[in-house]
Amino acid sequence: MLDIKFIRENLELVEMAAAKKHIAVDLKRLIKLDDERREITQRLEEKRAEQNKVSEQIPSASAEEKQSLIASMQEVKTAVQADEEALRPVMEEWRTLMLQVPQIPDMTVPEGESDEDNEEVRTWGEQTTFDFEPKDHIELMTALKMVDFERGTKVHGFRGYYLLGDGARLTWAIWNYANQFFMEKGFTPMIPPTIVRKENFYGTGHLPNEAEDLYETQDGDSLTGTSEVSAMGYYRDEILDKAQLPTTFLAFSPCYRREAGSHGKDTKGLIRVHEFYKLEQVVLCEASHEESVRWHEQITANSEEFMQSLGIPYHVVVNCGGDLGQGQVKKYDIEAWVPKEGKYRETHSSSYFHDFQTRRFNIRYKDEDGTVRYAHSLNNTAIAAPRILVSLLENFQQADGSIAIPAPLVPFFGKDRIELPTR
RNA sequence: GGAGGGUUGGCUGAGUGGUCGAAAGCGCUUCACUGCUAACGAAGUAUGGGUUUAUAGCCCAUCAAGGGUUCGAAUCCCUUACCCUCCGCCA
Repeated sequence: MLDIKFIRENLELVEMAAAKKHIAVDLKRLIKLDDERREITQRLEEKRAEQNKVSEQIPSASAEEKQSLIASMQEVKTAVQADEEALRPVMEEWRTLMLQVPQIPDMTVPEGESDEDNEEVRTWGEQTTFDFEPKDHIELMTALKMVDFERGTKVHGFRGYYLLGDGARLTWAIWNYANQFFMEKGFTPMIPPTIVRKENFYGTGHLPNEAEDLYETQDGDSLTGTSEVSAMGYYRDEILDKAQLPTTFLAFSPCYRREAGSHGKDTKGLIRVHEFYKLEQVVLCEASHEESVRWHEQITANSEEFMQSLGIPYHVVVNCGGDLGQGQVKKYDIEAWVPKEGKYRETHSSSYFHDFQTRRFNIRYKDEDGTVRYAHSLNNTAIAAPRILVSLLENFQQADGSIAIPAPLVPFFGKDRIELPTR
């Protein structure tokens, strides 16, 4: 959500932002509606002032005066009601349009339509080479009895899976390692709800435009596709002390995504599934662009450091305008090397929003001088599983079909190699 | 799932149709006082919007949220959310 005053004063900038993000929003219409809103509101407030003034006189007026005052106020009331009626449809459309207005992307965001146009900013590690024919994660995991896709689809349906044996154990090891790693960085661990009210999705910016991707309950709530939604909702409608900032959560939750519109993509394996688990870095910081940028680089670096500790080759891309979410100012994706596919696949997504989300959530803080400001918000994946298994297993596979476990995971996993179980 | 009772400012809590944006107390801020601290005393202490050079005034809104009744609603009615008590069910 942008401030309507800002939109009015920077209309060209907002138009450019929408164009860069390839988002269609009728800003002319919004301004026209806002003119109407202001005009009606002003009229309405004058009448209400009149009502309030006379209402103060009525109790002390004589019986005769009282009658005439009440009679005149009946007319004012009718006029007030007429204005209220007129305002209602204006506000409804005004709100709808306001929810469509995108956040202004940063100057450094490249032009482009889709993820095809994202630009590589750096790479880490060598693209893994093998002196044997490597297998993909599906073959590897199936052979090592780490996963069962057939029974997954039998029980869940399309994109269903079971993690089994070392597949489940390795996933737990990754969570536990990630927990330790990020807690050492000062993040507060959080296990948030995943069945949440719709307003939280409006808050993060997932609604109104991503409704198709949400699972709904029969009570009108939705399942979160990322713990960002419930972690951000935590401080909704609150005014924090500045001393509470920055607030950094490491939120762990299952994530539910309908993947509507991507039925043909990644139909096999663990890249794209309807439910998975993710540890997410969520940050609220003070309202300064510099702070936002500093934290953005920091939470990106955190995840890179984590990937480096695992030894997984990756690169970082800066997302182009067309691949940015409505509320995002700038976004980096970390993409891990997947040898069998011969390309990098997204494992992390790191973005900042300025006050786009906190305006919608009404999350503010009190500055030293008493000024109340909207905080800034950011988030980045810490680690998503089982997706991370794809690159992890494919990169560390051995000629004999076993998997070498990266050293930092060994204490959590309990052994340094995955081999075919004897039973 | 059934029955009943609640939701008021940072907190406790008064207020059942009219000078109520809201008593009182606590907390907090400032001032005064005191050798220092405490106590006592004085003043102040919400958020959003409009107007404005203005963090001065003035105006509008907000007593869980939304709608309604009324000239007028914290107060009456309806709906929703949440909290509490009892019964039922339950990991």
